[in-house]
Amino acid sequence: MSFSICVAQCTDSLAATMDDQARIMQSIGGVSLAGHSVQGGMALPPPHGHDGTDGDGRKQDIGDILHQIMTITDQSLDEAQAKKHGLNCHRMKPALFSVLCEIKEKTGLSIRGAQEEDPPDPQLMRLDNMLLAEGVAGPEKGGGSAAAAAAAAASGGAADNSIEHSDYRAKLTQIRQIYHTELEKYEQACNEFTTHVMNLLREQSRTRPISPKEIERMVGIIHRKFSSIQMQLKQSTCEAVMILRSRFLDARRKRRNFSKQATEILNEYFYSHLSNPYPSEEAKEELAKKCSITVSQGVGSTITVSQVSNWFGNKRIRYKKNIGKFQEEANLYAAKTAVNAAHAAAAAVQNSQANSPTTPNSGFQMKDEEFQLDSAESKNTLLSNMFTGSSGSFNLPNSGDMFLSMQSLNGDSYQGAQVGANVQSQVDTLRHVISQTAGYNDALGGNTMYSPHGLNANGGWQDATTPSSVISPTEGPGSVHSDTSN
DNA sequence: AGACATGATTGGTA
DNA sequence: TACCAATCATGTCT
Repeated sequence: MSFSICVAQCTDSLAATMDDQARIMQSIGGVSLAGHSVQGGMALPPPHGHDGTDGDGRKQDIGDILHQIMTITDQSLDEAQAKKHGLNCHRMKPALFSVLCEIKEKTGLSIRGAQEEDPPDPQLMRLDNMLLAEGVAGPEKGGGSAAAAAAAAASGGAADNSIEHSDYRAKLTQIRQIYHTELEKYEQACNEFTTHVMNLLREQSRTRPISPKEIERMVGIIHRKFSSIQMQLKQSTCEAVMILRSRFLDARRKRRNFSKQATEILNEYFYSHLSNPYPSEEAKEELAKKCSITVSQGVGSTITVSQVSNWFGNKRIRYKKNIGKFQEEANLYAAKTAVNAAHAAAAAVQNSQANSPTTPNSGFQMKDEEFQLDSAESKNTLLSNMFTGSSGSFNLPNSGDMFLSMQSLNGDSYQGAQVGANVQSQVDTLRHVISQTAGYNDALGGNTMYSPHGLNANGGWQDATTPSSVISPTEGPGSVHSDTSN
């Protein structure tokens, strides 16, 4: 309903009221808004049969006041303010006010009818729920931890403080902060605007009847408008969270190759424990640490351990499926392992000799230069020589007690008791390496360095007893232990 | 672009 | 619960 129609209606009612009151005027029939065309050709009702000159002045008054109201919007603010004050003081104002009250009474029903409670917007509810679930909305505590935990659980590990998750949380916190800042801004703006409108309405209530319900309704409208803005904010926040999620958590399936170093460490362990390549939980943890898989995959030990488990699971399967393919790799690592061990032992022996001046010089001398081999083949050769060569100290099929062999090499004067404990451990290490090597090399002197010794006829891994004190030959004591060790 | 390698996931099993 | 086997999905190589 346009304002003009309303004014016309108002004029009508005003006239009627005044008519009823009869004291003010006999009739306002025939009043036309001088100088103002009523929209839609709507004219005031015809005269009520009174055409007395007494009413002319009042008609003029009403025409005047209505004209002023109608044109007030065309004026400048100052002029309008001045005019408003004038209207407030106008002698017809009370009458106008009562007419407005009446109109209000009549239209009140329709207003109330239009004021049905909005059902909660399902989309908004969805957004709210999501923001809550993602830790953006709701209590600050552990923002996003729920989502992070969920993601961690989904990725097969328990919730932990991995780098990725902390990174995720950091970013989520940023989003959360932005969200709350914006939300606060919106709320503040909403409150300010509401206050402003309420002030206006209060002020207007001096000239027209405004019920508290109407104010309430107006506030409701404002809030709805602002909540639609809020919804946009929530929507974009949700989008940001989804992007973040996909980048950090849902991308868990994205494969990133381990570093070469890590793969090497894992392979070394695998091939040196080929008879039973099932690292214990501790071994996995240590491998994970050693591998620095953590550098790219996160610090959390749980996830990394599961990665190690994955790796060994994959490795076992793939190895078993295609042993031939892994032959070369196995040779390589076997050689490497042996060479490293020999290195360690040589160093230990030299160390012991240095520490024991009485120890006679033995024929068992290993010089570093001898181990500067640059190809697997030469390593193979070296190994073959080592184990089958003329020294005869290493009788492989039953490599026997390395320590004893060394004793015999060094002659009677070489007393085991004289050898330092470190030498003993190194010797042990070497002994195990040799037995390990022997474990997956049935014929070291033959053409093949390596055969799939650990596999049984069923395709499963033999429950071979891993040598006692399985220590990674490259690391020495304190290194990764197999679960079956000891 | 396609083949292959490889880390991750899934469903079943002991 | 750890493991196997199959599979997925992505990285890397040619």
